[in-house]
Amino acid sequence: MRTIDVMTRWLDPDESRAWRAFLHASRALMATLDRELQRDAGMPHAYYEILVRLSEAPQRRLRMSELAEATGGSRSRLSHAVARLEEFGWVTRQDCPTDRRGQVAVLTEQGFAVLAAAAPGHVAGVRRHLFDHLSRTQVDQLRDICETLVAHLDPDRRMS
Amino acid sequence: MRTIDVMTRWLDPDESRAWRAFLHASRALMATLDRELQRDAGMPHAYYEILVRLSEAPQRRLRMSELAEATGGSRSRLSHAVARLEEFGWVTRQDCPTDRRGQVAVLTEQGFAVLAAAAPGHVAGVRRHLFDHLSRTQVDQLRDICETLVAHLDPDRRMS
DNA sequence: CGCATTTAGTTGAACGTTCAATTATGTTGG
DNA sequence: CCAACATAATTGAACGTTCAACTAAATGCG
Repeated sequence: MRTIDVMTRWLDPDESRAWRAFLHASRALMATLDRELQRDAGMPHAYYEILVRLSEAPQRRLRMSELAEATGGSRSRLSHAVARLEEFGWVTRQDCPTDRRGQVAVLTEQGFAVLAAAAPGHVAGVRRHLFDHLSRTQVDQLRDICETLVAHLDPDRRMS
Repeated sequence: MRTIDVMTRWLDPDESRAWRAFLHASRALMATLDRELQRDAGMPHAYYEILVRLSEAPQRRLRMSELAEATGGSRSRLSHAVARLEEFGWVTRQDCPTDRRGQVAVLTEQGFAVLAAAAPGHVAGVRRHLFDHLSRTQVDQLRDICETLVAHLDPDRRMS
């Protein structure tokens, strides 16, 4: 016990407070947006993000792998998610013309319509719960901090 | 469509970039810590937090409601989680002496030992993936931002 | 070429969370 | 007092994610 404690550099009070604030804020923010999106659009935030990425892609279509990468999830997760979105009629799957292993997820008209209907309310939520309470300076600070973290986290991710 | 779009104040490029960076960073950070904790301690981060809260409470015990509040989750979630932690032998439940509806979650010796064994590695992970890449100033900025968000999010939470 | 390895994607089981319903106890106003 | 209401906690089903195992096709190399 002592041998472990001596070697561990625990969080100092500033760090601890920052860490707990971050945990609390990010969890509460995500939970709130998730709840609102589920209530208003009948989908969780994760599915909303999939639809957004598809809607931004050329032809509103992406390879499963690229879509998984873009939304920061595993291929397995995406398979399940797209299967669900297909049930809803918001996405369809097609064979990839250049790689016979591949599949392409395509946003349907109905999927696009659902997204277009959901987006204004969701953006309003992001404003109401996030940007409305931060100064321009804080938004810049948050961006810098998060982009720094992403730069270090993503390489980690690749080698696991 | 036009009537909706005209009324919606979309995110400007700065906001959009900040929002996406935040989404990416918080998701990647949590996923990484979750994976590490699952691998090294056999529990998800959510359960780690429950054990932390219990370990900090007087007598290492808390009412279910207080514990749910402290960990920022629903009572239902906590019921399920504590049931699981009880299976592991890390927590036990006792009747509350002052309220016959109440239950008190108590951290067991074994639960405390598991937490003590997991903590150094987890703290190292939080350092490695978060604090190592931020300046003192950025840590302060992050704390300010998150505490501001919490202050506005928590009242929302209460009236839902 | 032919065989091993890598890559794309899926599948089912286990897990943790949410949601709505339920039980049981406490609290409050008439 | 007691009837309505509020609070504490649990339960089971539905859902989304993870994990490991798997199929199939592409790639690399001897």
